[in-house]
Amino acid sequence: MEEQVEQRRKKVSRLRERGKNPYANDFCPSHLVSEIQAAHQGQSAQELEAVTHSYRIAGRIMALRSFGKAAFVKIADRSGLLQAYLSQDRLGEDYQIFRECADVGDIVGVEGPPMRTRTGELSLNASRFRILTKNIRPLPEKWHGLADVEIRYRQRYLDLVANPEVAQTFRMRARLVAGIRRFLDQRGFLEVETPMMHTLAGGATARPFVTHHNALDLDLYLRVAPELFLKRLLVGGLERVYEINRNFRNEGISTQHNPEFTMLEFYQAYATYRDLMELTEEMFGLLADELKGARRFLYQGRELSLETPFRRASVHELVAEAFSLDVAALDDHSRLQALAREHGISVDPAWGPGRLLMTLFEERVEKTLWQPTFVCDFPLEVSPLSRRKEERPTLVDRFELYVAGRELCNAFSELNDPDDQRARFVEQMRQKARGDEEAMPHDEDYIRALEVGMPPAAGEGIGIDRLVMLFADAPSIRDVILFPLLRPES
RNA sequence: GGGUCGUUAGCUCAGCCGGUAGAGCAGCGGACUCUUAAUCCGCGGGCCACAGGUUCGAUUCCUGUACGACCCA
Repeated sequence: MEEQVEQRRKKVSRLRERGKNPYANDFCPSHLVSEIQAAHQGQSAQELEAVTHSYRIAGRIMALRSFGKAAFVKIADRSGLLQAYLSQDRLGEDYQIFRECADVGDIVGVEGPPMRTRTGELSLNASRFRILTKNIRPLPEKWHGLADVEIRYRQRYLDLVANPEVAQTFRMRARLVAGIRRFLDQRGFLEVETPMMHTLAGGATARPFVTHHNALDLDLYLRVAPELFLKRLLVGGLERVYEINRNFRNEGISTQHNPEFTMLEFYQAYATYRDLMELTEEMFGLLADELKGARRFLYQGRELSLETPFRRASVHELVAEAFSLDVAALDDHSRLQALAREHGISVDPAWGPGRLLMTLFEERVEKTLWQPTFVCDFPLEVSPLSRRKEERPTLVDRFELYVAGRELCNAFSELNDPDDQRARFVEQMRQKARGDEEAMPHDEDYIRALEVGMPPAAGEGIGIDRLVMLFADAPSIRDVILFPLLRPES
């Protein structure tokens, strides 16, 4: 290690001695390598000999094969990989610099006309060669790439250099987010930004991170959800709003959880949760068309179909099915407790039937839902911000969409009755007092906003990281987050 | 939080029943003007994650710690 760095530092000095800046910034590439490839695709060696104009490309040397007085280097820029042929005849002094100072990993500039080698590979026949940025720390080896997951996450720059498919994943992520923005913008939604630092961590049942503002001497929470702010904007008349940004939840780390993650939340006035099912189907279908070119594709070796309509089923139906019970049995509190006990599922005796039901759902149903499924009609008990079902007020107009055994979306018709909302907050505070650290705080300003009048509306949250996982065929959320949270080294 | 597995050269990995460290690539020196993992000759490179224990002797066995992966809660 030290030895190799030393060798390369010597080359840095050698460059300086020869009057070359090892960290120059005065080379301007004229083309991306993909543009050169597109322009000369299919042209023969003879046809290329007639091409007199030169290209300038810049990028990192990914491979180097030297024959003494000539050499081939593979140069990678953001668009791809192109070979350059370097020969002493054509390059003169630049060739000496190359020979004495260049290594795999250096960022270089090459100028020259296109040619085809004897084996038919499109290359630049270099008339100039410069080292623009000297690499002094050797890159991972070229054909196994970088495999150590810990280094891949901690030193993502190495991962991106060594494993080209990683950049593809993040390009797809960017296209997905752009596609969502386009979809919502076209439908009259306004993109907004609401606070990340909250005095009350509301909008979701989750433990927050705490921080402190010195000048105000005020503890603040990193937001667990933007929900209550976005709905205040409905009160203000914006009617259709969305936000794509980070949420922070102080919980464990897993293949599906990163403490900071990206969420889309959108709210539409005069819509119900049923309208959002259709909107979601349409959005996912269009994203699949654009990103995968098909509505059916493989995720982790198993087919996933985003053909519409997605399956719809109520929590009660699914739980009853999983435990081979009659739906009616699920309203019996003691029956639910017994069921949990029988199946070795630990529950808190203080929990009501709704919470018990959802625990049974999480334990036995969630991971079985591979194809997209709208799970509908949640218990009111676990839905402090959702509108009651008119015909059955212990349930709410809410769904979660499950895909590949994971929760991807959560949506509901919004509760806009301020008195009901106040009662729900009071209940949440009761649970908090009993030790439930995830319970939602009472937000009196939000009540005040509802008293001004929030139009009837529906809202939805979509976990962007998890959605990217599906389209990128990634098994872990860390594969779709550039810098996932890890414990510090040493 | 619990369980399982992993950590050996810059990278990817071997290393058997405990006897003091290996390969390929990368690096260095040399040959080579059309290679595709170029080839050929030669050379250097190790706190075997860390700390203890057992042993005449530990990369190897045991315990603990750190970090990571996967599974479970």
